[in-house]
Amino acid sequence: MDEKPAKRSARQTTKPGKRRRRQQRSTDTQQKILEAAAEEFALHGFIGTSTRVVAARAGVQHPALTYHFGNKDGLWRAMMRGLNESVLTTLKARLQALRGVDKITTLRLIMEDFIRFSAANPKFHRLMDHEAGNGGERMNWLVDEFVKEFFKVLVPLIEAAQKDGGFVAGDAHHLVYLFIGAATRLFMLAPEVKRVSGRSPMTPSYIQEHADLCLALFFREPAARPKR
Amino acid sequence: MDEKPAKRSARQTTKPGKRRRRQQRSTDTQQKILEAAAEEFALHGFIGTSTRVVAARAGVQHPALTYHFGNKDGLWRAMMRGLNESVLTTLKARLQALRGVDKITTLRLIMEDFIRFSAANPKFHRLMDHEAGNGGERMNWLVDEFVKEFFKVLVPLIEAAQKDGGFVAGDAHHLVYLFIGAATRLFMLAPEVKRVSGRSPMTPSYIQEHADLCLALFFREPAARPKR
DNA sequence: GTCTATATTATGATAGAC
DNA sequence: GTCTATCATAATATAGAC
Repeated sequence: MDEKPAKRSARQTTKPGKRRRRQQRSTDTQQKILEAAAEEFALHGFIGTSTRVVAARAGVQHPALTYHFGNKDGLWRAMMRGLNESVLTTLKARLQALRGVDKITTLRLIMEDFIRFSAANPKFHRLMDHEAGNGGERMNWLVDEFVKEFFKVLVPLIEAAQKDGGFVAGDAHHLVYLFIGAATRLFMLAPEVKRVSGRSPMTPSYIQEHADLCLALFFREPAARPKR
Repeated sequence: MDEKPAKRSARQTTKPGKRRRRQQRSTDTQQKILEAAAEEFALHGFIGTSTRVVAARAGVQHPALTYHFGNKDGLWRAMMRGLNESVLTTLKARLQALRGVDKITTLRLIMEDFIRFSAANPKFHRLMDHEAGNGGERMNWLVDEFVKEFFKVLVPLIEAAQKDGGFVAGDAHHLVYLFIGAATRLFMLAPEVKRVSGRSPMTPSYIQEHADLCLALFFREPAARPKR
């Protein structure tokens, strides 16, 4: 529900130079904690993650987490907010840069971006999945904060592409989930893929092959291919 | 590593009738525990799951888990072994029943079975995923025990279907992961899908639509469609 | 086979010195 | 802002009565 207030606000009485240094140190520490938290939460989910392990991984003392983020829930939210904002910002910048380009090409490029992002950040999808499967409070927050925004971009693009006949037919929401599943599972299960097939899916050539295959599944009559 | 020996062997000194009743009670209890364990492990992963919560969910006292399964790890393995064996048994029975049918039809039916199974048992995939993402000991056990068997069935079917030109081209292992991702994600994320799209993916009509869509993605030039 | 009781460790969170 | 020390709780696991 409500987030407990973390960390008192910066004191106005400190001298500017000193304050900046302190704030810098604080920011560095927070960043280290957030990165460690992302790894641990992605591996073990919210309940399975120990804040002490996160602290150790970040190289700080455990009370630092409480100091900076209030509690475990605040830490999780801060971490997820950071990831989500970075994803949405990148997505919107890309869309902005593609104004005027036809919808089907835009969609293809957005989807290819998504595949490359997923290869580089499998933990992002694992983080979402841990919550998305159980319908709890954190899932609702994620959906309202991020997932809906994502669909607001993709669904109209798909519907436009379908009108041109260049994209496989079907309910757009449904197709987004099909695509996400096809695009991300390989990377989310990278350790398993390696052991089963003897081949790591994280190499540039495999990623390229994967992007081509995924797009070929959904774009049925290839419109003008984007030059790379 | 090694599984601790759970539960002493049935005593030969007890009278037959009494022993059967006791064994029956034991089997019932074990079954309740295994079902509760599957739910909890699917929701929270191995580390995040509390054996006490499992016991409470099963309606037994916590020491019962130790008695029947040795420890948390033994419980997890017994549960996964049961699920995996049931899946493999069903798969092999299906294959047996389809002897003589052409490869492409067999593949289509196997894939459709898989989709329907996934809709009915999303927890199975969540259980696999919790382990498959981190390359630990439990993942290795799962891969060697089950996943490899599964691929041994699917890969040759796909390669045969590709020769006939009826299946999308590409590395067979790779395509299996694409298919699994596309087929299962919708059900694994059912609570999220519901909140995002307002529509539950678990209705018979949605499942049917999903099966048709998935198969249409991978079978490029439809061979003879199986009658349902 | 199932129960109560308990030993031991790990966890989330806080207090207070510096 | 970061440290040491500590509290209260929840976890896995076991001992032993019945």
